[in-house]
Amino acid sequence: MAYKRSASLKVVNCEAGKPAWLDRIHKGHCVSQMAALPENSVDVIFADPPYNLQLGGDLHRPDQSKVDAVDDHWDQFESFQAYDAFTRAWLLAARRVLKPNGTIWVIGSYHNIFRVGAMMQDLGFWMLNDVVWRKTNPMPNFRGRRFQNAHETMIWASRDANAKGYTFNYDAMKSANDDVQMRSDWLFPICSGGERLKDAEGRKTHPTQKPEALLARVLLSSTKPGDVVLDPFFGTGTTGAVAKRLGRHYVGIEREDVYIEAAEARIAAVEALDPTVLKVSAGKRAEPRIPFASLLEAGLVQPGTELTDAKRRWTARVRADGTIAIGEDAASIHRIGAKVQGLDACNGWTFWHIDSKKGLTPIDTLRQTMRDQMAVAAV
Amino acid sequence: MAYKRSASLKVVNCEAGKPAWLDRIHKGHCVSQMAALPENSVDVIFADPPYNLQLGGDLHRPDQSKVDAVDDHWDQFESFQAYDAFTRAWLLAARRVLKPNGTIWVIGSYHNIFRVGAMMQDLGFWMLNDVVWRKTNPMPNFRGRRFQNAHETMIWASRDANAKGYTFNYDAMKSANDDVQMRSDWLFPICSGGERLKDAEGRKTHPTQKPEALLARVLLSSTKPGDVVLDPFFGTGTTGAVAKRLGRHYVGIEREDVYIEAAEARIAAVEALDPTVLKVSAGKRAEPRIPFASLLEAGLVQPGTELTDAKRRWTARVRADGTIAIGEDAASIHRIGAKVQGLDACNGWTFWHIDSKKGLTPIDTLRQTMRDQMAVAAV
DNA sequence: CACACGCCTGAATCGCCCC
DNA sequence: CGGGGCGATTCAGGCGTGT
Repeated sequence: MAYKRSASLKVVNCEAGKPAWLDRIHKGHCVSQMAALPENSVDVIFADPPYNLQLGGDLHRPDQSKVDAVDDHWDQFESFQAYDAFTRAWLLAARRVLKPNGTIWVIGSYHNIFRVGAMMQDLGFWMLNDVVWRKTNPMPNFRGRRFQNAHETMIWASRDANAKGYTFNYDAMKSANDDVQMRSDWLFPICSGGERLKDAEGRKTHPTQKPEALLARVLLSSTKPGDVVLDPFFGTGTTGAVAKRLGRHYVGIEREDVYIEAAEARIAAVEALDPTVLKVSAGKRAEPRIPFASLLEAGLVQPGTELTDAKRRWTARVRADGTIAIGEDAASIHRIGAKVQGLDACNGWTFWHIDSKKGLTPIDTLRQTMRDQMAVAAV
Repeated sequence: MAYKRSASLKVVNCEAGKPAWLDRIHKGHCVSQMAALPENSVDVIFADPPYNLQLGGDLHRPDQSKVDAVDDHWDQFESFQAYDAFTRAWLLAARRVLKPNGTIWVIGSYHNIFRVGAMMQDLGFWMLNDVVWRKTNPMPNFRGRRFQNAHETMIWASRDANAKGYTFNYDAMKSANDDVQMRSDWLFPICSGGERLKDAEGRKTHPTQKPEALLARVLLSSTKPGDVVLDPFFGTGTTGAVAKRLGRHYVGIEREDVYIEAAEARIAAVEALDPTVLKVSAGKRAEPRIPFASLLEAGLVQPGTELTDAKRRWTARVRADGTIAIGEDAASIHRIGAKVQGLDACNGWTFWHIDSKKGLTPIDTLRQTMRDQMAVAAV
């Protein structure tokens, strides 16, 4: 029998008509626990499934310290096939409990998100957006063999292809984003500091705790106060804590007792905000970093151009890859600037100039030009 | 018969030994045209496949398999299957022409990239990064029902799981990015203005022309000058134009005459950059190896010299055979450095110092002196 | 008490060459 | 082809300690 949303459910403080499965953590496997919930009963699902990382040996930092990798048993799968079967099972169970106008968020990395996304499409979910979480402080690539893996991907999808009535708080998102549409790339720090749950010995309670700011934007964009939010991989309960704070109901599913206990204590300490103050604020972003290579890519500087310092003591030649060279000696604008002066450091942006009929122009001027162009383009 | 790379292929201006299929556009379907190329012949593939799911009748339709779940939507399943079959076919053909150490880039949006990525994993490609192209000036979401779709996703993968020798110009990327690692999120404007190809009536020639800046970073990061770059969905030839400008060879495949003509005219107008500005910035990895014993042979270090670490916690004595010893314990500068610290590994060049009136000097500076002497001697 | 300095850490599919 | 040695490789930020 399907659970019908009652009016009382919308009122957070009315406990009388509230189902027993609401605002609590269900211990067990996500598939069986979701199967025990009434169908068509959940407004939004946020899922942070295992990423199926396939790590080789140990990885050490340049200072020889060992990287604390995610090697937990729950992230181990025998094959892509096994992972696909698991993904299919929990997505089907999730789809059953979702209301017809419900939506689902799934977060992942390049290890798993493509398989999850394809499976979602196969099962009939309809993609609304893929949203990129850009990390302000990602872990570096220690061996210098790849780009720094600086983001994770979230898929936001509706239950059905032609769903029209799903919740998207367009105006709230726009207002929160300096009155321009909220984009599909979000910038947040990773979860650390006081927000990160730790045990008595100071070790992190959960290896992949997500930042509350990320969950807050998810819930503020796609739920209304009083909505029911389900997280089938609850972990230490970030989804529940944010949902409670924002006046939404939560349903958590988790297998590990350690995580459940930590989540319950955490959520109990959360105070729900007064509905009238549930507004998002967004600070001014810092000036975007412009790689010197971008000036070449934008055509503001040509490969082969000669750069010189303000007193024309040294000249260097711009190379196509964004380095500059004096003779065979090539490096960044900063390194070469430091080297010719015999210093440890140098701001290449202000040190190097381009010679033209109008005299010497610091390349920093070109950087500002580029920023202006980007700002105009963004409007 | 596999095509073997000849020495002449590496020299851009030497046309004599160049295969007939290089630096030109092949008209036809990507699968059949790739099948006509020699295997193991391409260093990098950049692919911008179509993502509309309503493909023409030229697609091979696989045998219909039984749908076993009530939740599967047959109509979607059918079109997704057709798209998957097409994706599988061109990825297999691409994999055949790729060299063992080759890499592939595929760009797409949330409509298709998840299916493509999952298929790539199924076929044995190994993901190195997913890279997000953040658009400075994306199209707005006119209906206000979703987030502004402000990015596209690129997958960068090696041909095989354990490929170690693929090209990644780490130092060039880092130098070009203010001396910090290049991240997996790149910011570029969409292709517009003078760069955008248009016909006589001012209509854009191709609906999805990619910006040259994007291709430039792709090629500068993952290819060397003289490498062969294949684009099986050539369109108006952005890949070819950038490859030619950067001194790389290109191979284009395209079905439509209109695009081929536009691309040929476009590439003909491109001037290749001077090879001296195309040199790839290399870090210490490319420096010639200097055995520690060479410093003794050159007289830069005397047997019996005492070495110490930066904090003078340990001292070791240099022996005539190039080992260093603490008491009876003798081994390489690296092994002894690791041993005293209780670590598995240690870079002895930066760990050990020589004490003099001017203070502690790392032996790495002596190595650099030696390299400089060798460079002078070589001229 | 303010500031400088150094240590620690985060979802990681993280060598290359020679014998 | 496997094993072993050389020696290259990190960004942002929180937090504790010392001056």
